[in-house]
This record gives sequence, C-alpha cells and structure tokens, in this order.
Amino acid sequence: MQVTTLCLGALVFGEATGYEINKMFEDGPFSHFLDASYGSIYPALTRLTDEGLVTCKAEPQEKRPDKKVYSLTEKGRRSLGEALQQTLAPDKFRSEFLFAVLFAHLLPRSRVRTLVDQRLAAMKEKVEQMTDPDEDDTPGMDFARQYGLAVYTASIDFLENNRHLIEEIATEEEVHV
Amino acid sequence: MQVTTLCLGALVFGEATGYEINKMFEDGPFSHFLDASYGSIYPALTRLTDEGLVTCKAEPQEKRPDKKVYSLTEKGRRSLGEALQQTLAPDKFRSEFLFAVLFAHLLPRSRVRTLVDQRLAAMKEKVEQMTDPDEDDTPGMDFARQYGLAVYTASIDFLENNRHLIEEIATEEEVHV
DNA sequence: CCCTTCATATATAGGCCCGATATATCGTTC
DNA sequence: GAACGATATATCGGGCCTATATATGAAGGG
Repeated sequence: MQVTTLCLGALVFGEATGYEINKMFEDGPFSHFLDASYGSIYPALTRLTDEGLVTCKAEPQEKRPDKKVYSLTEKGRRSLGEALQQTLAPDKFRSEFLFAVLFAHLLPRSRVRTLVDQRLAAMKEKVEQMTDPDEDDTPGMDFARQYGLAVYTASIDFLENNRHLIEEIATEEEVHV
Repeated sequence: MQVTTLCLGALVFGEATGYEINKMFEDGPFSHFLDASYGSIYPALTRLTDEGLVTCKAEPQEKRPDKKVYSLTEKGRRSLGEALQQTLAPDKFRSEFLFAVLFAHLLPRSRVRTLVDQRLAAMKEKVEQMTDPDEDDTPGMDFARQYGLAVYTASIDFLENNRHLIEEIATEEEVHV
C-alpha cells in the first residue's frame, strides 16, 4: 500500500493540507502503526490531484506560502474502497533493539542495561500517549488505540520480567580499559 | 541501521552466502523483526568486501553460479560493535490491517470479518513457528523468540476478545448489489 | 529586549531499499 | 514430461525517507 492510498485515508476524516496529513503520521491517529513523511506526502498529493482523486484549493496567506487544502473526490473515495478490498500487506515489525539483543553476549553489561531501559521508557511513553481517548476518535481509532495498549503492555511486562536473561549473558564490566 | 550492518550481524553466526543471509531474513532468526532482500543484500556484500569488513571466497560449482562465501574480518567485527554502541532507531510497527480498521464503518461486515480472520490466522502461524526453540539458538535468539511469543499472544487475545467492536460498526450486508 | 527555538507551510535532491525480473540447473511432485 | 520449488547471483525501476532550503510569527529564556 502506497502513500497515495494512505493520503486518501487521511482525507476521509476531512479536508487537510499536506502539513496536517504529515502530522497525522507523526503524532496523530496514524502514528502508532504507519509512517509517511513530507518526501512522499507532497508528491503523492500532486499525483492524486492529477488523477482526480482529490481536489486542491489554494488559500492565499500573507507572508506565508499558500495553504493548499485537499479534499477527497467521489472517485477518490471509491479508489480507497477498492484498495481496502485488495489483499493487505501483512503486519510488519522492525526492531533494531532485538537485533542488538542477539549480540548481548558481545556487549558490555552496562550497554545492554541502557538498551533495555531506553526501550522500556519509549514504550511507557507510548502507553501514556495512548491511554486517554480523544473525544473525536472514531470507533476504528479507538480500537487501534486499545490494540496498541494491549501490545505495549505485554511488551513492557515481558521486558521487565525477562531482562535479566540477556543482562546475565552480557560481558562483565571491564575494570581496565 | 543499514543493510550492511545487518549483514555484519548475520555473519557473526558464521560464514554464509548472500543466498543464506537472505534466508535468515525470510525464514530464519531475523525474520520476526527485520527485513532485507536480495536487492539490498548483494550490493551490501559487495560494499562490505570493498571496505575490508568481510572477505569473500568463491567456491566454484559445476553448472551453477560460483558460490560466494563471506566471512567477517576483525575490522568488520569492530564495525558491528561500534554500530551497536550508536543510538538505535526506535522499534517500528506497520499495520495495513489497523489502517483498514479505521474505515470499518465504511466496509461491508463480511470484509471486516475476513480481515480479522486473516490477521488471526497469520499471527497463530507465527506463534506456532516461534513456539519450539531451535537447538542451536543463541540466548539472544531465544529471548527474541519469547518476546515475540508474548507480543503475538497478547495480540491474538485482544483481537479475539474485541473483534466484535469493529464488526458491529461495519456496514450491514447488502442484499442487493 | 534580543535570541533561540518551535510551529506553520511547501518543496526537492540524494541515496537507500523493495519487488520484480533474468539466468541456469536439479530434484520432486503431478 | 510438465510444472514447480530450491539453489545461487545480480540488476533495474520505482518508491520512500532524511536532510535541506525558504520564509515568518509566536513564545519563552536570559
């Protein structure tokens, strides 16, 4: 699924600028399970406009670049619907943390501890972000939020209960350099 | 973290060909939390050879392309160690399934049910794959495997217990096309 | 009161990476 | 015997991320 399709999805929730769509991926409702950035969003919106899947009205602003507000067309809505009928890519999880863990026996114990602490902190922050529902969350967003909470909670529990396993196999602290 | 670094990591477990490294990402110990494919692995190995981080010995084969077996050099091992001291990228999760769920209210109920069923089946297959430890697993691999099990189990539980939430908001089955 | 930082807002260039494809052969299954 | 999958390397096209450029107002710290 390409960024163009993700942008169509973003616009289902109302008209938006490229800047606002980017925020949806950075902090907003998409941030927990999708990503896309300026380098793909702006070209995607141009392509979508060319194909008639979105419309663009430029709102002139003084001393700022024109704000380009995009809205979904009927054709765009249909196109999203079709994309959601296609086979979806399987969920994908990428973790450099687990990659590093594979080499725990080659790393100093302090480093392994730091890695676990950082991972735990990051996940706890995510949990805090996701704990309070937003008023205007759609039921789908609410489901995704709770799904995320369940997964992060399980991850935190596992890490806290099993971190000793990898910390034990790490290399002893060296007294001399 | 680039594919070159991931290849260095793969070679810590012993010498290997590009083909075998690819398998580590496709079915092997890396498959649950990393990905890389031929299009990046082969060029990476060439670059690593040029930089002296790995060595390559060609094993001639009859009626087959030469098998190129790569091994880590001392320089390569140090390079991996340094990479593991750098700040690691945060874990990333990408789910087209959750994207689709955001639009559950626009989809026919049968489609939503299919999506959930497929997701559950995929995760249960993962769990089965990960349940039995391999003899020659390193402790790090074992940890990663158990971590994965904990997360997938929690995901499955959540989905089974909450699927009704999104199935209820889906569009009623249409009797007429 | 100034300076830095952050937020708003669009856009592109460089480089990395995935997916598909090409080539060649053998073993297994239908 | 036909089709398919595994073994094995390699490249091309296109998509995407990171960093950067440009411009300004608001807010906060010193």
